[in-house]
Amino acid sequence: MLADLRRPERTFTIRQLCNEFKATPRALRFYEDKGLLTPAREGLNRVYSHKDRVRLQLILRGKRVGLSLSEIRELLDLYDENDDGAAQMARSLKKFRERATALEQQREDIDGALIELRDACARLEKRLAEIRPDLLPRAADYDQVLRARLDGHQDAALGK
Amino acid sequence: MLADLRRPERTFTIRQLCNEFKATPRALRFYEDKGLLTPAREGLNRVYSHKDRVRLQLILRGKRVGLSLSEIRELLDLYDENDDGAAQMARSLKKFRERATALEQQREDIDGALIELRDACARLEKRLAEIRPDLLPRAADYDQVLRARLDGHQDAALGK
DNA sequence: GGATAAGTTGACGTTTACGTAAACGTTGAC
DNA sequence: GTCAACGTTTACGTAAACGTCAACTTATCC
Repeated sequence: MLADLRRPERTFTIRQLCNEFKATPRALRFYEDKGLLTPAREGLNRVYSHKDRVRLQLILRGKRVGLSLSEIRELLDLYDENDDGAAQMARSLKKFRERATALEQQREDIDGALIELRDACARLEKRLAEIRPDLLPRAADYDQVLRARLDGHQDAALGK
Repeated sequence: MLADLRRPERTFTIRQLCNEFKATPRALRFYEDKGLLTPAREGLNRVYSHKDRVRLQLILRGKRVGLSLSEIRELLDLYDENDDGAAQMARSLKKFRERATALEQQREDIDGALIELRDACARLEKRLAEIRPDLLPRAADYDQVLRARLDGHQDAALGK
């Protein structure tokens, strides 16, 4: 009768949530500071409910798509005011669409930068081929970069 | 005989370069602090040579492709040591290639975020269409975003 | 009765690329 | 003579999202 970890009354410690979502205690406390989470207390210790867990999921999802914590907070607040349930959905939708167009813009900027880069690379390669072909960094060097990229940090673009 | 602004002896004031490249004096002085520029002095005033101008161009180009100032500095230092002329080109090339793959990674991250976003949007749109179709934000709202994006800030992605 | 583990609350440190005064000097126009 | 326009230095402020101590309490294991 103490079993069934899925029942809604189940609570979580800070570390349980951290392990589940690969976050740090510091981060969760930080989100709390910022008003994104408000777990209950048991003495001093934080006690996270299912609702808190859901909010954390939303927070992390928001981060993945590049929303700032304050933007995420606004959205979460909407869900709390539940001033209808539909009005907040409409505003969330709007926010998401804005973020989408912003990301599209970022992609274009990146594409522009890539064009400049490839252009510069092409020039350098050409000159080097003429002068010192032996110095041309080739596939071998590249593998190192790719391998380095495979472990550790896949946090390049958005919230690190 | 005082004419011909193109002759290499020509020098520039800080503001001339700022106007030409849409930078601020503060920025140029900052680059100097960081060792990216070392203009001559005429009394207190900075006097930029053609070489300085080229360096500034390289700095800004580096920024556009997302290099940090310290990375840019490394590259510029290479050109100064001119320990051959070819070796530095090889290293620049390597750096550029690394940056290119990093940018490609960023693009993938953005694409991933866009997928999540579009998914969330689709859900919201569906639910809203069922419940309160009148609240669906549509093309009209979108125009505002686009118009807002057209003036002022095209600084979304990289160095702002 | 420690040692260990996990929790807590401050509070300062980090990073990047400048912005923003403050306070002052120089030059040219009127 | 004085006001504007441009230049200078020094130095603190900013934003985001935590990391990293420090110093302490509480619970548990042996």
